[in-house]
Amino acid sequence: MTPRRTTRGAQTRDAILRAAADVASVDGLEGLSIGRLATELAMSKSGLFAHFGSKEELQLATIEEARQRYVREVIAPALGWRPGITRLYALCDAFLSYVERDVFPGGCFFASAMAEFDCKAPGAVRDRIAECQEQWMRTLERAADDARAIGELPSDSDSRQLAFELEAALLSANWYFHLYKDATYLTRARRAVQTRLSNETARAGLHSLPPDD
Amino acid sequence: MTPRRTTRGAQTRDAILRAAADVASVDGLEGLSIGRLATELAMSKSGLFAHFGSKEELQLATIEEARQRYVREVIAPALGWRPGITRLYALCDAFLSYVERDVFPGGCFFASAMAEFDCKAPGAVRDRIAECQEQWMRTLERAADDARAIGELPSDSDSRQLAFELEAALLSANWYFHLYKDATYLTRARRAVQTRLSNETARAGLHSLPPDD
DNA sequence: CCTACCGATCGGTAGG
DNA sequence: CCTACCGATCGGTAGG
Repeated sequence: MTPRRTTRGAQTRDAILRAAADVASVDGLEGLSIGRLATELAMSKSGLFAHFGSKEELQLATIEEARQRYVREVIAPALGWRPGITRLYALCDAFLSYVERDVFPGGCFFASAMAEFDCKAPGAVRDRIAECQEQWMRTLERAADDARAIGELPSDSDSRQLAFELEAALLSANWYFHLYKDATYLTRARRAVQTRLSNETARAGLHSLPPDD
Repeated sequence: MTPRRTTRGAQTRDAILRAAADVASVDGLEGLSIGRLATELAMSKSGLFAHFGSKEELQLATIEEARQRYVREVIAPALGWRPGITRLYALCDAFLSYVERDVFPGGCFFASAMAEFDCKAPGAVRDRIAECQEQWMRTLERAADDARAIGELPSDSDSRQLAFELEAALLSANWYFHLYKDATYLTRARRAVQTRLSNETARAGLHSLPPDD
């Protein structure tokens, strides 16, 4: 018994989800239509539908596909850098590169999904989007914590506040880059990140570290 | 001939547009459905439709209604403050107050619309959204220019960069406040704005912000 | 402003 | 994986 790594069905499923994630980044997870996806993939609507059983399951599977793409294209590369301020900077840079490289045709999948669901009624899809976004924020926050632990940021540095401000610049770059088709906004975000991190590290240089922390 | 200020038809139209702007802030301008709006307003679909002639015209009229609400609730109050750094701060504060007061049930209408249309094909609706957003950014930018002109910001201060960074904090506060139903994010944005403006004024050894209001 | 209707598309099902 | 179909809803129209 030598089971195939990926059955034919699983390959089809993956192809569906790659297309679904691309479509949803532009038209939203609600705008995803099973009929349209089926046409795009040259298969029948019910054949596609059978892989998921409901639109909500398709949406959840699409989020998981997008999450894996995000880990591969943004988080994993940045984790190649040593922990601390270098990695924090690398995470921001990797995000902006991911936007610039058009990893999703509709810009950052999770930015779009957060904007689509932030005011929607609770449900499995909304909850999952909130979790993914929280996970990314925690990744930024942990990088800031590491930087503080090794003295690259002041001991009274607020990692959550810093993560919020960095993520704000990244998200805005995503919207404006696409709305105005102008890469200047990516540069503005890079400058914002650099200035913010420089200010934070400069505080460490000015104040000597307290005797105990 | 003493024409009524508002005919009955115009009143109906206004009621439609108020409801449309509320719905669109949650479900998007594409998610706006004429049938659903008609049901909500207890009128027939075709009766409502006759006011606009096409869905696109309804969308454009809805944007104009939202724009007027935004001017009334955010821009006008802030313009009550004297030009310069005070007004720049007031604009940011007015935006966060507008989000906190739930002026639209789906958070900032233009944030939602920008996120919905940033990667869509060009068209009248997308163009109008881009114009409105640009107008708001210019409002922030002009306030920064004024501040620089009267020596409240350094002469080499980059107003567009400053406006981008302030707007980034405001937009992110809007998303996170609604996604996590947590007013802490409004506080984070206020702190980000204060820190950013303080840093900018401090660069030239200028006085920091006026005493807390 | 209404009723009545159009073709297209939606998510989902039956049966194979 | 398919064809064939369901009821509901979409934007829009005819006619009044």
